[in-house]
Amino acid sequence: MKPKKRYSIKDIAKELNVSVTTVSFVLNGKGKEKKISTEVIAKVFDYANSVNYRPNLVAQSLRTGKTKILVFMVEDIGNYFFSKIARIIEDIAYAKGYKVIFCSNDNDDEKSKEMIALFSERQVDGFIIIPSPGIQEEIKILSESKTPLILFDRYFPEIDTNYVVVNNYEACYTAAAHLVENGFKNIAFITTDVKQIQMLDRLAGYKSALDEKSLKHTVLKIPFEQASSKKGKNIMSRFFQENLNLDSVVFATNYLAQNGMEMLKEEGVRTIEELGIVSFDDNDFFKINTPTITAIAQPLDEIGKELTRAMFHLLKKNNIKSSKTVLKAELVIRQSSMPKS
Amino acid sequence: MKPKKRYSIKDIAKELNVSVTTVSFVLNGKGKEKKISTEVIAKVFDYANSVNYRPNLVAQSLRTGKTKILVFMVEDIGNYFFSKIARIIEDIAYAKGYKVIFCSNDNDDEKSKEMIALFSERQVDGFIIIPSPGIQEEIKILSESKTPLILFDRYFPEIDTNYVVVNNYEACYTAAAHLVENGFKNIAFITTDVKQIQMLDRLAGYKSALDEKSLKHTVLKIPFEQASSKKGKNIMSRFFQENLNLDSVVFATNYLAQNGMEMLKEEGVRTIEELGIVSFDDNDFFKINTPTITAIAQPLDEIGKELTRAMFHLLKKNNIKSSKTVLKAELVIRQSSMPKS
DNA sequence: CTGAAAGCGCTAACAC
DNA sequence: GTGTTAGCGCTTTCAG
Repeated sequence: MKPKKRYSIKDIAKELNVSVTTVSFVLNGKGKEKKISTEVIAKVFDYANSVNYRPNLVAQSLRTGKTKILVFMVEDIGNYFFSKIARIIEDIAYAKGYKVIFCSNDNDDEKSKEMIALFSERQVDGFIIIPSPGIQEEIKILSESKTPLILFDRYFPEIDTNYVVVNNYEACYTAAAHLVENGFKNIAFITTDVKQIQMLDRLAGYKSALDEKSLKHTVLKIPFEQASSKKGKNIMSRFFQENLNLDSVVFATNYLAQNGMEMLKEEGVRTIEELGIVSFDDNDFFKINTPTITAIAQPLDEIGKELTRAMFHLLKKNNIKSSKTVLKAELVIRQSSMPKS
Repeated sequence: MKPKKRYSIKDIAKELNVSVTTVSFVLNGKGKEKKISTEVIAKVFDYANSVNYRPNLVAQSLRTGKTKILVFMVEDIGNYFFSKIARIIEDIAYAKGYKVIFCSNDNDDEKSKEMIALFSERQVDGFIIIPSPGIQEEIKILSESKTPLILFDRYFPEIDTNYVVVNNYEACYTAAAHLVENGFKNIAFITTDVKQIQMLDRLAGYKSALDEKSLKHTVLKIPFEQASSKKGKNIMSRFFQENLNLDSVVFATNYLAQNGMEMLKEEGVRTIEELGIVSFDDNDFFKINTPTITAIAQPLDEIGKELTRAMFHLLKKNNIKSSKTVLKAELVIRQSSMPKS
């Protein structure tokens, strides 16, 4: 069985002295349905196997207009949260015969637009997208073009699209309220300058919890591009120096938490141990760290399942609009948010 | 500019009263070369833009036989190491006009085979694969079929393929020697039961370092499927109970380190603080943890660059065989491997 | 300088 | 029951 040339449906037809139609029907399991004789069916299958026939899926896609490819566009596939979700989606999609192309847009509009265009050209069957701030127009066009589309992690309130998000407001409200309850009085909120709804909701949740007890807001907004960089650390370091009264902090994203804790560890203006800390997004190492780190855990499995459920629903029906899901993130309480002695 | 029907090259030709050939030439930038008049060129471009023409890449692929898609098959895209590499590869590939499909094989032969078959049908242009233990046959066939192929993280010594790996032997030798130097005498090596070369090399490196000082080997091999699970933790817990003399440990993979440290944290037979610890693969949180964790850091950027460099080399030339790269992993020394008081 | 036409591999309506 | 054939949208050779 040498892997010589690739056999096409035509080769098989010629070799077996039947028509390509017959071969196509048989290979697509429509032999019975089309009342093709049992011998022919067997003959075709046997020969196809013997030459190790593999259909050309590109040709099939061109003909059917379906590629069985889904796009999953995130901020950064190297990020803990996104890569975990990616894995969950991959497994479900593959089980249903779909492949997934992942891509990272860095929350950048140009990259997002370019990728949406590219993948449209490539005739992908559906999009799961974490939208960057300024791509309302492209999202609108995509969704009008009847391509299955689900936004994720954030959405555009002014556009009627499918989406799956978590309740960011409630999550951050709960986190801040938890710190308040544990006796913290000067609670910082470190976030980015991004004006997207998920960030605004998180900030609003924090503010609302503090307002209830008339506590003062102390908010630091770091430029998005610097949030994971040395520069971001410097900004945070200065912030803690200028606000020495702070006794605790809620980080609005996982990369801010990581960068912030790195800074605390390195610089020592303040220490991780003496501050009340809550991170957005859980991490495997939060339960290993000393102290263990309290985190707002997004429900990874649920998110993955809901995204794929909604996607396959759209893929089946042509019932493109309507599904809006808000899942609940859970506060996982660990040592870092306990009252400090 | 309504995003109505999608325009094809034919639509444009008809509308403009020129032939599809002309349109195709112009759109592919061969207008000048084919000496098409400037007016026609301008006319075609203008109209194409005005109707927002997008080529159908599937048709293009069918015709050219090239899909501009690369497959990157790893153990688990949700794993820190693989997702970081994925991001690096993605960026480089996209810059060169290639898309990347990531997939996870869980080091399972059946999944690997199925995916290789599927992606071959899909006519992808190249494969970067972390091979599971038993797919020599498929790898051989792929590489004979002249499809650009690069193995990664591990390889089959008996097959002549391109690969990019790190020097696992040396890395683990250095790690164990470092513990020896710091006065540790009873050094455990926790690994999996996988018999692939990367794991055997790591084990050999550990043994060799201990042999030099005539220290006793204490090796725990955990079944691969349980390495990240509760069961794996139980096995490790028992291991530490039965070997109370152990003063340090080298974990042979990142998930073993994670699971092991979780166990140490939860159970308290022994603590992370009192043991000398070295993990395979670095993690952002290792420098935040208390104590900070010593790790064998694989050179992510270099790996990504080398993988793509080799891949694009193959894609250009048809010079399929030859490149074998062994990169050096670096021991990042932190607190966890310091002499204990 | 531009156009006609073949054909990539497959599906499926229609014919016999 | 099985075969003929027209495309899917594009590239590219060859003709004029």
